[in-house]
Amino acid sequence: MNLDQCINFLLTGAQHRVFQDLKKDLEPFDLTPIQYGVLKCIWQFDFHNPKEIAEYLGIENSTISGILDRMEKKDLIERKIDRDDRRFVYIDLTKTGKELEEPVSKVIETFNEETLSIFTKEEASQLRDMLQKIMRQS
Amino acid sequence: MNLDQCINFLLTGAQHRVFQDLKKDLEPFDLTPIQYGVLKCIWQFDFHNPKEIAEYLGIENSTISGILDRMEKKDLIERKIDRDDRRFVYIDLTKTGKELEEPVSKVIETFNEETLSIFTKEEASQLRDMLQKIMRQS
DNA sequence: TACAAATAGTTTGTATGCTAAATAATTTGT
DNA sequence: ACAAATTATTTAGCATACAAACTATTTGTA
Repeated sequence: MNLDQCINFLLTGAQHRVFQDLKKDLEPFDLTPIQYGVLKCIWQFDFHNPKEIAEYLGIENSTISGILDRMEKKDLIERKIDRDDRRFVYIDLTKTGKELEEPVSKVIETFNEETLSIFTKEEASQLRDMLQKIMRQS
Repeated sequence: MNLDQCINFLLTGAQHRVFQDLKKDLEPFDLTPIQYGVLKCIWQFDFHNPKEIAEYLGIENSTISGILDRMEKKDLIERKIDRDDRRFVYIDLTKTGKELEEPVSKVIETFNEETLSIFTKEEASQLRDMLQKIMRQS
């Protein structure tokens, strides 16, 4: 099997390409793609604890700890203790973290449009469905 | 735009999923997916210098240096100096590096079949085309 | 020919991400 | 009351990835 037929090679290449583009688009906000993912989990789902966010993003607990460290240093979030169950960390947005929602959402919108502009609406929709199917593969 | 509609989120998630599976499949050979990619570039294309391989794999020169270091330590490759132009490194397979081709190719074949078994042949082909299109986007 | 520019590759510093193991704090279940 | 489970962090080691700075070498040009 040729390398350009290997699904891991293709997914890794496409992901890498798109990731680097998004990284550049988010640079003006001093945000990395994964840090955007964390913020978006709070903006969209109102998630407030590390485990919930890590699960949704598909990364490990030990990985999210470091990401949250860097986000706390940049004053995007604050870590508090959950009043109801003191084992839980409660992640709160700072003013900065809240204010980024509007401008960053616009950038994400444009980034998606541009990235998928090489496809028809139907193709783009098929692609999303297939990627979701792979993600959820048992 | 919802997170699960964002092309970076979807590609990252699907790539991560597939990458972890391949990583496990390659563990018996003490190979990582990217190290397989380097070997495959030599097996399939007879590439012999770092820049050529890095370009095909879509990674930076500075990244491939470290990967080649680890592959050299594991006795998969040797780095020599190109006699014609001493700026070039000439990468040679060791006996081990050559002998891996057959068994590893079989594992890759099976891995691809399993990963894409959730799709019809046509869907799989469409997916590959779309991912290639994204990779090559200018 | 001398020297600037280009090229190939490496090194350094920062970020991300994994696994595994150890730790701490807290809550749950018996 | 106390063992077990849960949440989160920390540590250590490894691999990947980038940009920027650097070394060595070759090429192009004045």
